Amino acid sequence: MKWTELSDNWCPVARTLSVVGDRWTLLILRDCFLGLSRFEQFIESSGMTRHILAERLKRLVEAGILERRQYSAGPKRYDYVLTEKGQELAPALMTLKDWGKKHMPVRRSTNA
Amino acid sequence: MKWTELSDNWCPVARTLSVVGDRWTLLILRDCFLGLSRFEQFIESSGMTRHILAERLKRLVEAGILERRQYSAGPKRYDYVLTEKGQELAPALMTLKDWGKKHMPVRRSTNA
DNA sequence: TCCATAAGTTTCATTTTGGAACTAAGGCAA
DNA sequence: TTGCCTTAGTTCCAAAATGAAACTTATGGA
Repeated sequence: MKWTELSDNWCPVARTLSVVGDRWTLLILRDCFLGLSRFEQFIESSGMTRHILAERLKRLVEAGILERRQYSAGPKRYDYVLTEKGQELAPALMTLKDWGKKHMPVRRSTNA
Repeated sequence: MKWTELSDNWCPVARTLSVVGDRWTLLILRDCFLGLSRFEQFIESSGMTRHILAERLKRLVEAGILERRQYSAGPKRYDYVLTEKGQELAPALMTLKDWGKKHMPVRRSTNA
């Protein structure tokens, strides 16, 4: 079975994961909750490649979790902000944060 | 940057995702919370391939989230149960479930 | 003897990721 | 008006992960 077929699964957890359950996606949302909104900011903060970031942002917009917003009219530029639907993923990020703090101690400092 | 390098990230969300943030892993844990524990059960319930399941189970055991337990001495057989550490992922699964119920309506019935 | 169970492994084609360079559309300064 | 800067992407290609299906190992039972 392919991962993408999960969007029609009977289980709400599976359906959720079909949108945010692949590599990097939840990390982008973490950045959004930290106040970041621009392409270059996501790149710097998360360490993912531009390639993947562009693809993930497209999917998150299609899923109605982020909104693509023009923030500059001169050289047309766009950033990404959480929709209401996206905001409501906050509790999920919080639980993952709490678990990480408790069960995943830092082994070496990377300062980034 | 590679996904696996996230285990040393400053952010606890990122560190958590380095263990449970790839395809299928959280779905295995969902099954555990539903009371499943055997290889064939996970296969049937989740729809993932044996290949991937075997690899994920190995990683979850190494991470201390599941415990591999011999349940039959005749033909030696093993199953997998949540450790205390694994149990504590319950809140994360719950938040993902709640979000899915609210924001990911089922589009067609698959009965599985 | 032969089939069934159940936890894996192996093989190979397809898809996704990672890394790096490249493009587009202006802005700005000399 | 030339040329470099910024910023959001796209393109290319090699490497790694995934998907599908067959195969293995060890035993129990008809």
